[in-house]
Amino acid sequence: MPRRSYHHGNLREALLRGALRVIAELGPAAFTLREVARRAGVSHNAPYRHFRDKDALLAAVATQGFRELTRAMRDAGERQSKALERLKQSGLAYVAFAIRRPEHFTVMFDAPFRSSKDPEYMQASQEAFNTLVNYIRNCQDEGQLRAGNTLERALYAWSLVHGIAKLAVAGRLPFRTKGAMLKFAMFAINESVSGD
Amino acid sequence: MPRRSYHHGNLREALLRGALRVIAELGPAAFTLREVARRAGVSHNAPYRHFRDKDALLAAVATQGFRELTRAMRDAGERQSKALERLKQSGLAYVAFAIRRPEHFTVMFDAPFRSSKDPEYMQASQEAFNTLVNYIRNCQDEGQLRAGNTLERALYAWSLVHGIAKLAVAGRLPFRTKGAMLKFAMFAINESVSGD
DNA sequence: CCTGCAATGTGGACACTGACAACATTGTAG
DNA sequence: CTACAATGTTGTCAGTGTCCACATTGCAGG
Repeated sequence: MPRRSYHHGNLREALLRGALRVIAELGPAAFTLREVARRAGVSHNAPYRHFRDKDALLAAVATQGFRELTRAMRDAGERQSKALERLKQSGLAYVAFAIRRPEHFTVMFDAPFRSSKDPEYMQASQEAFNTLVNYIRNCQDEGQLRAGNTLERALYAWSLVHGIAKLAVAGRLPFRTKGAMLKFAMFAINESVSGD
Repeated sequence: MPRRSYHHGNLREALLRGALRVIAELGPAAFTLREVARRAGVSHNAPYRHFRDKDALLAAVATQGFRELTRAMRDAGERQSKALERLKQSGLAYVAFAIRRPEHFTVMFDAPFRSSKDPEYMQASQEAFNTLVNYIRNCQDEGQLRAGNTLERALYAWSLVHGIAKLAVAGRLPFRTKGAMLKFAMFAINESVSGD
């Protein structure tokens, strides 16, 4: 990784990484295009060659986050054999992702940007949700979850893990360790399917 | 409401109201102290006589929001006679509040400010949670909910309604009307206690 | 009824930000 | 090798949060 002369070489990636670090250190509110540029050792205007504006950078960070989340959920699910276990573990992975990458998670869901227009962002987030829907459907097909409106069931499951994740990231769950939070998440997930 | 001469008369209230309107119209990111001051018809520095800084104003808005939320939950609960119904309706009121006052809800939970140090804010949010805990405990006492770790149960219930509320406010629930969202919320709440 | 002071509001200033435009440097396709 | 597109830089502008000094006003104690 030699010192750059004029062209950075891989500025786009560096900006994405830098954005995450800034958000992690100073919080999403203190996130600044100029600060990110500074850390990449580049002038305050260089980022505009790679992102239309501040929101576009944040949208890119969020998109990347959704892809990671989807991967984490699938990895966790595929490690199980029973349909219901797949669903549970993938839900747990959702919470674990939020705890492991709070900056990403924050940007993904309540970033201060109006990203709904970015097609990549929309697609990436849709894919994460689809993963969940599939696990639910599999459970219903195998009779491990009451049949019925699959979408409604999926939204229910999503709401639960999302709520846990949000509260955890916001520091509102009275647990000190990540392990304790995940243990609670497992309790809640089990509880939520105990009626079926 | 006469035109003010020099002193506004009730600037503090006007600023709080104005802040909500700005957030509702432009989004929480576009919220600006100067814009709020402009709308109140005062100079850009007048707000500093009532709030230490921008974060303090937002914290005040959030505090006010938590008080309203607490009231809404209690009102909804007290309208019921059975303990389990009280719990359910107060959960529904949580979601309804978020849908009715998305600006408030946003500021309360993921405002771009570090408000954890404001004692009034902390107390107001704690009180909202206590309301929920009490309803849970009553259900357990009357045997309408499995006994056990009350705090854990309360966090579970909170996570669920919080997740629904967040997703609804973020526009991620595929329902077009508020009524449809609340109907889904009721479904989820019922589902969540169906195992007990 | 004064009068002086604390509360409240104003104007100016400064460093910082996002964004635009004009210009500089460089890799690379032909 | 050479033009050109991609990438990076400097300069600039309006808008922002916050500090300071100053202006206006309500009100309490004489």
